[in-house]
Amino acid sequence: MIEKIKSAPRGRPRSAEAHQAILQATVDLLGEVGYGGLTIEAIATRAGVGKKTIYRWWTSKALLALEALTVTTEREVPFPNSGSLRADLLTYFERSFHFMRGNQGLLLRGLVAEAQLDADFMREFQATFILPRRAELVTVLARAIERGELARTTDVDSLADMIYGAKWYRFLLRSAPLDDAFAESIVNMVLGWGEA
Amino acid sequence: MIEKIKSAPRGRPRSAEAHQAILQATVDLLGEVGYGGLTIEAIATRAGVGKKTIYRWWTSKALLALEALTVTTEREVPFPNSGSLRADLLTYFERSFHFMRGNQGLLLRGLVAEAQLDADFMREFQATFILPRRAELVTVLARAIERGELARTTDVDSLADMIYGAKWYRFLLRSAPLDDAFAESIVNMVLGWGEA
Amino acid sequence: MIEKIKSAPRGRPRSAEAHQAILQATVDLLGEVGYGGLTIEAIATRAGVGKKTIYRWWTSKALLALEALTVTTEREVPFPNSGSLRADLLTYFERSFHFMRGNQGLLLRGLVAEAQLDADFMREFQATFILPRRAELVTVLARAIERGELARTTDVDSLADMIYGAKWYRFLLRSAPLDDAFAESIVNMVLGWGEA
Amino acid sequence: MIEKIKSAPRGRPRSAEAHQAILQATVDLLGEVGYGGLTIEAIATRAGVGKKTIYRWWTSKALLALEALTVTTEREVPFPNSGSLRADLLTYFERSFHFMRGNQGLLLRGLVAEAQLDADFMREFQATFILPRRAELVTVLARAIERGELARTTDVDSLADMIYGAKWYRFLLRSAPLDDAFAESIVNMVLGWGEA
DNA sequence: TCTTAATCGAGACGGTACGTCTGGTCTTAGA
DNA sequence: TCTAAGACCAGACGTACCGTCTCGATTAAGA
Repeated sequence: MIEKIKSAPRGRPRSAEAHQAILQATVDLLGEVGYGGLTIEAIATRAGVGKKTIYRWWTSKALLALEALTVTTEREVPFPNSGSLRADLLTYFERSFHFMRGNQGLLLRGLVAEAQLDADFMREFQATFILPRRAELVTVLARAIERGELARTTDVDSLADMIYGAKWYRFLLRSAPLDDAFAESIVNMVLGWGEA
Repeated sequence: MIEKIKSAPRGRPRSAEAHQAILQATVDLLGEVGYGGLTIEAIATRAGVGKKTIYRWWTSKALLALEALTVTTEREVPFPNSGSLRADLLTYFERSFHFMRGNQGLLLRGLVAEAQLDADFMREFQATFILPRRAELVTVLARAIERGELARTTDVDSLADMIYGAKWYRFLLRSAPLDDAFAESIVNMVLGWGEA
Repeated sequence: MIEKIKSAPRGRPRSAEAHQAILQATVDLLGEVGYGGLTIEAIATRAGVGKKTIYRWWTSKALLALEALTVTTEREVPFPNSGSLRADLLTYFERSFHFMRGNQGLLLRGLVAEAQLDADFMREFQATFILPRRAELVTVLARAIERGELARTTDVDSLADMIYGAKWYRFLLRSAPLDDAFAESIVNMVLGWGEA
Repeated sequence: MIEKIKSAPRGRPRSAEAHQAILQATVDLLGEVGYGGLTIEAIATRAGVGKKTIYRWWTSKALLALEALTVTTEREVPFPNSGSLRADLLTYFERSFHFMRGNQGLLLRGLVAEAQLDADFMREFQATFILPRRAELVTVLARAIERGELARTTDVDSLADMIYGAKWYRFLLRSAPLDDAFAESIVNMVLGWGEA
């Protein structure tokens, strides 16, 4: 059975070209001037678009950057499910660290900064990016408990905070390398604890 | 023979009143408009001070805020040394969480944001605040190993990253409560792992 | 006797260079793009001045243009007083017509346009430019009556409106030449009427 | 034999309703926000019409307003021909002054402003409105010469400029009342001159 | 006591980006 | 092919702060 869900809206429809050009210009400029140097003005010029067109669809440069971030993250950093916690975590860290070392790391830093300064954006950032990803990690840990790789008594929430925390702390505050050795350390600690 | 190493400078000496008024205005405005809303302009007006007087002593609002932060942190959140790792950690977390829940938490968020956007300030922030504090935690953990509370094989660096990471991750990204239960969870995990 | 009229103002004094550069840029751009094409943005760029500096001293481009007009008008088109009405009027028209045919004519047109659209500016324009000049013409006519060149019964106000009117009408609406022949015609009519 | 000169246009014919609604909205908005505040955008919204529909038929708001003006002027301010110059002029002034004091005066001001800023519209405005009306006044004056009410030597062109000029000058620049007394003054001056 | 020099409050300066507004064009669905 | 709706590019608007600069006034130390 075919139904018309919604009648077509009146007026000229949104331009997909403009939408794409704006996101692309955002990513390009990010690499050139960093998140702090990003301006709506420059994005509009680079994309060959009126500023109004940007403001029509995004209310701030943070939300625009957030969209640019989310389209790539889920594609490039999926959560694995190999049947082994050690393998899953190592695979995840490898992908994630690679991602953070690249240009997208700049984006992450900028959005974290924005979230600290703007409570509304913090909520949006959590709902769109942080918490969904954290939920996936919790799922990975829960499967490990099912398989007996972690103790039944494990406090999964706190463990997830420690795992993510270690990663984000190094990234945001300590500036220590996000490399294989660090991944190994974390995994050892998680499994070492679980074996007790 | 003792000499005066340096003669007193010629001109008018720095005004202690102005210095104090600026720091006070910074803290006051922080509570009113948040770190993002802070402007040198407003601080100058509130303090009844010329903008030049601020720029003469601090090169950015971040460094000004950093001074306002460090004045209080070491006083209010010292590292304990009771002879028991569990006790030390619980005491530290209690003080730290209290501090972060208060007005100083806003300051912390703002400075973290600033550090993400400005690599120079990141270095200053790490050198002045982050790394010294982390070194103290490492000392606490090392003492625990000495006492046999943690295994000799413990990777102290990664463990410190996980402990600090959990705290900062909740604070900066997850917005989960920094409360006694969370402190207890972390401590249990650290000691549970050490006992293995 | 010397008195201090006013205590020196605090703060950096107004820059005469900036003031001059702004007026000059206004006049220059006027010749290039016309009054309608004038923008504060372009004036600021051309003068090498921040926009704020313009807005600090003039609340609209009309008031800025008005100042640019008045400084030159009184210098270039003074009212003569030779003892002969015919000579005075011819001299005045010659100067005035020359002025209006030049770049300042564009300015006059623009300000008249502005005044039609903005009642507040109309008042300012009249008070600063139109009425003082008209008063001088009335004085010229009054002197002519004293000397017996015009009849004692002459309605000086209406006559002034007719003289000025003829000039402005040709300038603003009819686009007929403002030349010596037209000046001659007007003068003949004024004196011819007075002789009756 | 009568033929259709032009084949009927293909598409949907021009909507007379839309045309009327646009002119009406123009006049209504003029009274509410003045000529300067008029925007095509607002007219389109008020008339319930797309902007494109307006631009299809008028290339600027000035031409749209000009149409709104000319529709009424010739109807409400015709030139009389009573056989007496004094009577003709007084009648004309009475009608004209009444017209200018009303809502149409706003329109006149706006169009004069527009003409100062836009040379193309100036030509259109003169050809459509100013010069035809002036020609009629010249005709009135010429008839008066025929009848001996004005001297044969009268410079009709300059006299017309003075008469129209007085009226427009008061209206556009001096803001003096356009009343019976002023009409009387002008007529006296014109006839007084002619009698010499 | 007088000079010198650095400080202070005040606020104008040249700039940059902001978010809003309007103009005139373009692109859809429907009449 | 016309209509209404509304998105599009473009760019000026007036505001807010930035960090620098120029004042007159103040405050010590050294001549």
